[in-house]
Amino acid sequence: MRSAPAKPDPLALLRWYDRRRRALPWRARAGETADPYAVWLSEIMLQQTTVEAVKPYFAAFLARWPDVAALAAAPQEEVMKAWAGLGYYARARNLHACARAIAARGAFPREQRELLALPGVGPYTAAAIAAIAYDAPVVAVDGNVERVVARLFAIERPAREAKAELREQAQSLFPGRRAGDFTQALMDLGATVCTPRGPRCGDCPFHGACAAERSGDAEAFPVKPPKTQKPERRGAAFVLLSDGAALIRTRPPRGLLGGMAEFPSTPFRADFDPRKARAHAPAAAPWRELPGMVEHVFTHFSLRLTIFRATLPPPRPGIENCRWTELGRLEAEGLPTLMRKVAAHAGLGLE
DNA sequence: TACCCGTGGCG
DNA sequence: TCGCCAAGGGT
Repeated sequence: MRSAPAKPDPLALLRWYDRRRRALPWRARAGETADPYAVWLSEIMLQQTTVEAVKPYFAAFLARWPDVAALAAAPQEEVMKAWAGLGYYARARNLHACARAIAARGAFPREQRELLALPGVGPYTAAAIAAIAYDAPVVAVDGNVERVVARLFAIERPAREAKAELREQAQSLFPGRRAGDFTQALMDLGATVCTPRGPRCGDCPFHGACAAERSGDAEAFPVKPPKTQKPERRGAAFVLLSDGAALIRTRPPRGLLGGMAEFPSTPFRADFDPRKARAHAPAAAPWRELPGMVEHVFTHFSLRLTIFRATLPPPRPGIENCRWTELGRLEAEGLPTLMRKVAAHAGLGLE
C-alpha cells in the first residue's frame, strides 16, 4: 500500500519566501514594518494590474502625495489625471474618496471590518492591508492565491464558484505567525513559480505535496469557465481644432472611462449607424472623415472608432460642456489610452 | 448573482 | 497575430 501524500508545509513556504521574496517599492524590507499608506495605495493600484505597470504610477503618487492627508487635500481632477493610463478609473475615484474618509477619521483603520467599509476596498484588499500592515492573522486571497490553492487541493470547480472553499483552504494553511509575510509569500509563489502557464513545480516549496502536480497536469488548475465571445461595438469621435487648440470634454462621472477627458464622441454601441454619426458632432464645422479606424479592446467589448476632424478659423467659439486645450498641453490632460489613440490617428502626436 | 469596468505584455 | 491574463470592487 502506498503512503499517504505529504501535506503542504506552510513553514516551508516561509523559508522559501525568506530566500526568494521579490523586492518591490511598496514592500517593507525584511524585518521592517510596512507603511499602511503605501500598502493601501499599492494594493488599489495592483487590482487587476501588473506589477510593472504599477511601479511608475506608485512612484509618482508617492512623490506627489507622500501621505494620506496630502492625497485627501488634492483636487479629485488631479488624481484622475495622475491615474490616466492605468485603467479601471473607478479605482482613482474611490481612492480619492477613501483618502478623504481616512483623513477625516484621522488614521487608517486596523480592523478588517472597518477597512472593508472603505470605498474601493473589498475582501481581498481589506485582508491584504490587515495582514501586511498590521500583521492580522488573515490570508488575503487574490488571483495568485486562488491558483496556488486550487492546485494544492486540485479543486475541480472554477474559481468563480469556489471562492468560499478557496478562502477556507487558504486560511487553513496559515501557520499562526508572520501573517504579512505569509500572504505575500503565497502571492510571490503564484507570480513566480506557480504561474498560470508553465508552472515550475520542481522549484516549489510544496513540491510533492500538491494534488495538481500529482495529477500530472498542474496547469489544468484552476479550472477555467467556458470562454464567451467578446462583442464588437462601434462609434465615432470628433477632433475639432482651432488656433492651436483641440476641443475636449469630460465624460460622465460613472461608467466607461468615467470622469476622464475625451474628444467629443458618440455613444459606443453594437448597432451604431455611421450615417448618423455627424449628428453627434459638437459643433458645425467642415468635418472630414479620416481614413482608417481606431481600434481598442476593453474588458467586455472591442471597439472600432471612426474619426472625424475639422478646423475652425479663430476666434475659437465657446461650446457647451467642452473646453479648448492647447495642443502642447494635451499630454497634461490625462487622456485615457483610447483617446490617446484618437489623438495619434488625427495627427496630434501622443504616440 | 451576473455584469460592468482598462491596459499592456506575453507566448 | 491574438487570446489570455494581472495583487478585484461596485452595483
